[in-house]
Amino acid sequence: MSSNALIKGSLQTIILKLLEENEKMYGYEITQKVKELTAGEIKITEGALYPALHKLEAEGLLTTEIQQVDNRVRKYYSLTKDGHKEVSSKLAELQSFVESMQRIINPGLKPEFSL
Amino acid sequence: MSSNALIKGSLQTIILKLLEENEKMYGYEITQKVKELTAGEIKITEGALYPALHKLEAEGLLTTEIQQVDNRVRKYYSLTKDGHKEVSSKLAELQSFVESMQRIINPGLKPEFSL
DNA sequence: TTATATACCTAAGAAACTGAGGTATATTAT
DNA sequence: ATAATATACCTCAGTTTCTTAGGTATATAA
Repeated sequence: MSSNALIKGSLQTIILKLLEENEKMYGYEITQKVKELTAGEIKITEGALYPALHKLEAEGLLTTEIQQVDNRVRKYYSLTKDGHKEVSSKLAELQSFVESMQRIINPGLKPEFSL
Repeated sequence: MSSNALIKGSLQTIILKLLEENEKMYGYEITQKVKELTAGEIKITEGALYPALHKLEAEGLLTTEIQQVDNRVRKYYSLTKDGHKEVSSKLAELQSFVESMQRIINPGLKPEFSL
């Protein structure tokens, strides 16, 4: 899976946001959810996703829980307390970034119409 | 200068868009313009900017023109014909990406309110 | 039985940064 | 005078984050 060159750096934010809404998710589920939400526009590669999940876990933002489903192993991820805090912070950062990009890309835009 | 981890991949788009509006600009001017437009939110590092400009020039999207101003050298960049075409393409890509991010981050948002 | 879907993972290489450094002139502050 | 800041270009080592391609394994559909 692959798609947009702009995702760089926002994958963590995507993961955290989805986990804030869904309580717990496993890796494969995240790739499918993103594909579904974006109508196939953003496709997260597994080579990007799994290292990102492992990193977030190592940073103490996520915890894991393994489940057996039909003889297949699923590794569920969920937010820790620190993880919950980080979501707001990352979302604010993204919001701020998008607004800044708006000012560059669409200089005539009125503030009340900005994101 | 430094700031946001999300700029990755959008620096080229920023450069191309600014040059579409300003006919010709030099490197330092671009860093100042971005800082001004984003109220200091996005600060482009020179270590990122100059290699990006050189790459865009190597790809034939920009041309350069050197000027002397008060014994100081300025290297002005402007869009080539290919560069002009690439702006629309990059902007469309960015727009599409931002919309996709909206659907992930703000799942309840109505389509008519999306970016 | 072969391909696709589900489900995890790693690892080499590429790409785009950061951060720190270098060179040089002009201006402003001490 | 001199030091610091602003202007103006640049490079390069190292880091992060991705892509691409592989590997393992089970379940299901063709």
